[in-house]
Amino acid sequence: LNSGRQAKRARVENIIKGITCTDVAPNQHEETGCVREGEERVEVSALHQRHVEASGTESLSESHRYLREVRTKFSPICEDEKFPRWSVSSEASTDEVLSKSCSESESSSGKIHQEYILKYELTRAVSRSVDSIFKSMPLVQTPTEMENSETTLPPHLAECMEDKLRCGTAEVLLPDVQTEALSLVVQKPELERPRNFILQSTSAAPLTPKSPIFFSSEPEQASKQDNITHHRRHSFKCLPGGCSEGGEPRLDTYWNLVKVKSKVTSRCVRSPHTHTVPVDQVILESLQLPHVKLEPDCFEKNNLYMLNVSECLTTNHLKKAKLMFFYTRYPSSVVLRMCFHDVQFTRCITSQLIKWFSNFREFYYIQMEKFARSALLEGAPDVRDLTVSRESELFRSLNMHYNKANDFQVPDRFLEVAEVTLREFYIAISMGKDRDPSWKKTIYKVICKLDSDVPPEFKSHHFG
DNA sequence: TCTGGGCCTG
DNA sequence: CAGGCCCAGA
Repeated sequence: LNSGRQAKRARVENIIKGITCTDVAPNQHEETGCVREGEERVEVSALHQRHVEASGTESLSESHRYLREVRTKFSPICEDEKFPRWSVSSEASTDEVLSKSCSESESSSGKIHQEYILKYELTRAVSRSVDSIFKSMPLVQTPTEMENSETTLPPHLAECMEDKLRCGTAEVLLPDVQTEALSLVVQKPELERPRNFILQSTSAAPLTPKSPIFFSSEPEQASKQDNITHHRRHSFKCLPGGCSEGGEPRLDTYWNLVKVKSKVTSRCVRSPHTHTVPVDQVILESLQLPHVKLEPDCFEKNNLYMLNVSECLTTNHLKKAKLMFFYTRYPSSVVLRMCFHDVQFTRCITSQLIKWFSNFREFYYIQMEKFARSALLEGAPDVRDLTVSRESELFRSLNMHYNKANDFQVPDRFLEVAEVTLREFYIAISMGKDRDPSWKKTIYKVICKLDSDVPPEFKSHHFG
C-alpha cells in the first residue's frame, strides 16, 4: 500500500508539474543512482555556465565547488536521502533557507543560490499542492502520514517545472478525473468541503463517491449515475505564443483556471454546478500562476453549506422530482421552491428543474402515445376498455422511469390521470387528429388541469 | 426581452 | 437527461 501511495503521489506530482516533460522517464527519479550522476554532470555544467556568466571565471572546478558549497549550506535543512538537494522540511521557511544559504555567500555565487531558492520554493509549493490533494483523500493516505511527508521533488522535474513556469507552459492532468460531458445532477457536496482557499472550476464534475471532496449524501444513488464517470480532466491551459518544447503539441500556454468542463457551462455563466477544487492559496501565490482565480464568494458559499443549502441539484433532488411527477406534471415555480427549499434558487436551478419536468412529461406522453397506438392497432373496441392499473404494462413502464426503486407508493390519482391521458391519445389518434402537427397541445391542456397538490411530505425539511 | 414549453437530437 | 432551437405569451 505504501509503495502504491508513493507511486500515486509521484504520479500526482508529475502530473501537477507537467507530465509533458518528455525527456524524463516516469520512474527515473526513483532510480537515483545512475540518473543522478548524469544529472549532476548536467547540473554542474549548467551551474558552470551560469557561474561563468556571473563571475567571468572559466574554471569548471569552480562550478563544482559552488555546487558543493550550495549543497553544504542546504544540508541542515535537507533531510531526504534520495534528493537531498530538494527535499526540504516543510517547516523550514523561505527566510531560513535564505539566511542559511545566502547570508554568507559571496555576491558572485548569489545568483546560483537564488536559483536554488527559487527551486526550493517551487518544490515546496508543488509538494504542498500534492499534499493538499492527498490530504483530501484519506482512503489513499491518512492525514497523519501526510503530516510526516516531506517535499520530494527530483531536480530534473523541478527544472522541468521551473521551465514551464518561466515560459508559462504547463498542462496538468489530475488522476481519476472526469473526461466526459457530465450530467447536471451532481453528488451533494460534503459539508466540510469548504477549505481555506479554493480554485474555481467552471463545471459540474462530480468526483467519484470515494472521494471525500464531494460525495453523495445518498450513497445508494451514487453508483446509479451512469453518466458520472470516475475520470475527469483538469486542464491548465497555456498562453498562445508561449513556448513549446520538444515539438510537443501544446494547447494554449498559460496557467488558467482548473476547469472541469461540462455542458452546463455554456448555459450558466455562474453555474450552480460549479465545483471547487481545494488548493492552498499558498501554492497559487508561490507559483504565481497567472489567471488563477480565487473564488470571491467562498465565504458566502460557506454560509450556504452551514445552512445546508445546496447550490446544485443532486441525485436525491432528481429522485424527489420524479416522485413529485406522480402528483404534478406541471409544477409551478412556487411548488418547486417549496419542495426544493434546500436548494439555492437561481435562474439556472429553476430552469433545470423545469427542464426535468419537461423531460418527465416528454417520456410520459411518448409512452401514452405508444400505448394508445398499439391499443388502436390491436383493435380495442371501446375507449372505456382502456384502463391503467398497477398491473398494466403502461404503468410498469412509467413506474420504472419515475420510481425505479419501487419504494414509493404511487397514488391512485396518478393512475386515473394516466388513464385519462391514454384515452385522450387514443381518441385523438383514432379521429386522425394526429395529422395536425400540434395535435398534442389539446391533450396537454387537458392533462395540465389534472395536477394534484403535492403532499406536505415533499415540502418537509426531512424528505429523503 | 424574458421565460416557459415543446420538439429534436445526442 | 441535457442542449439547441423555435415559438408563444407576458
